[in-house]
Amino acid sequence: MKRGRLDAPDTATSILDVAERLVQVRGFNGFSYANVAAELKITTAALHYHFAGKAELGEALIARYAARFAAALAGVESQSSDGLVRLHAYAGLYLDVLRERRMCLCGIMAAEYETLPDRMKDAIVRFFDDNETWLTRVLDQGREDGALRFTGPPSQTARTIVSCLEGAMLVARPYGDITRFETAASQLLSGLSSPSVKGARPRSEAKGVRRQRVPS
Amino acid sequence: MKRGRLDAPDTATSILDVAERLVQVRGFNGFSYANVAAELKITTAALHYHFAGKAELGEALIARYAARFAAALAGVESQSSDGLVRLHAYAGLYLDVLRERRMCLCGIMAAEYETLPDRMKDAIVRFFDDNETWLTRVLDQGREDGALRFTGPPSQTARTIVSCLEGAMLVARPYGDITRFETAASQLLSGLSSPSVKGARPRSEAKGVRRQRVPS
DNA sequence: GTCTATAACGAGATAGAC
DNA sequence: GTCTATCTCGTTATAGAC
Repeated sequence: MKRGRLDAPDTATSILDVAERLVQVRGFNGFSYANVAAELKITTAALHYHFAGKAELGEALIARYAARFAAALAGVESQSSDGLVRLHAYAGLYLDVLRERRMCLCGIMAAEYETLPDRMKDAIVRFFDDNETWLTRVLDQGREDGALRFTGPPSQTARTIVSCLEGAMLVARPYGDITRFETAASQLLSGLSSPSVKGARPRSEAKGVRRQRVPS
Repeated sequence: MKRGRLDAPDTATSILDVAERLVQVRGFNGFSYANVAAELKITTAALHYHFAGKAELGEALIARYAARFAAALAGVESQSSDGLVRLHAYAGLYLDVLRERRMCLCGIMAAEYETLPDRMKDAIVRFFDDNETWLTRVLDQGREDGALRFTGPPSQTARTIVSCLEGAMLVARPYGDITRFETAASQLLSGLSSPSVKGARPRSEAKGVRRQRVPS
């Protein structure tokens, strides 16, 4: 996104890259313009040229993250029509983030929600809404297909999936142990697998889940 | 705790009360000594008398929160020997926190983990460890009793429960909607109920769960 | 676009009087 | 125990030169 020839990233993109990582690791209230500027070896004044204030930078971060996530969801959908495979691929998106020792950008901001500017608040809720909308569709179709089994409205299960995956990331990070996330995700999704509910694989990767990489 | 006659709270306790709420709503990096002092109408210098620095205050907050939680767990265990009832009561502890529009103290600090002093980091991991230890015992016994059904090691399911409940709180708060938490918790626990796995109640409160109140 | 310089503020902390 | 006064530092932000 926004590259000159030879793939040299422009300044605005570099700023977003650095700020994104800082937020995902330290939180929105845990980083400063000075941190970003130091890493890029520019001044904070230059930062203000590209992003008027921290609020604007935050909005841009969420917008880019949400767009990238949406693209990844489309990719997941295009790679398999099997509901369970899609759900595992969805969990894989979270896992890819966790592998870089990061929290979901919107998950960590959800923790700081009360301290955020209004426009960032709105954008975060929209992110979760979009995820749940996508999941709802996948769940609904998966149950129609007979690939998934669950009771109640798909939107409700969608919310549960988002909540559990965000929580699994949140708790896994202090332990520095991604297997914590993996087992929680497997256990969660195994409860949705179709044919056998009782014999559903509680651990192990299950199936041949082609994980989808979030485009950087 | 730590009261004079007539139940007048001493200063240290009042500080902890105010700081606790501020952290649970705004995060550890989202509040300041000035915020606490203003609310108590004392100066920050007085705060420093009781708690040398923000790190020490943070440690005290976690210690008190963890102790209170441990007491609540003992209470849950004493009120029912049924595994499923105990698990619902456990989820009820989280719900009580969420009702006050707060996040779990250690959950919100988990999000800010990388920015915290080492001793706070350790205390947070210990909190999760203690919760998982307790849950592991309840799960193990519940399965022995035939009250619970799940596959794999109880410790793994314990981790999943903690993760999902923390995540359900995290996501429910931006929506200001506790039913989001309730449905996620119900769905999670219904998958552990013993006799019918397929007909397990997906919504509704299920059973007569006497919720356990965390002593203030 | 990026810099220097600086303003304006808030946060965490300490000394010493009362 | 609590205060006033003060200090130092970091953070966000702006003006204006290059």
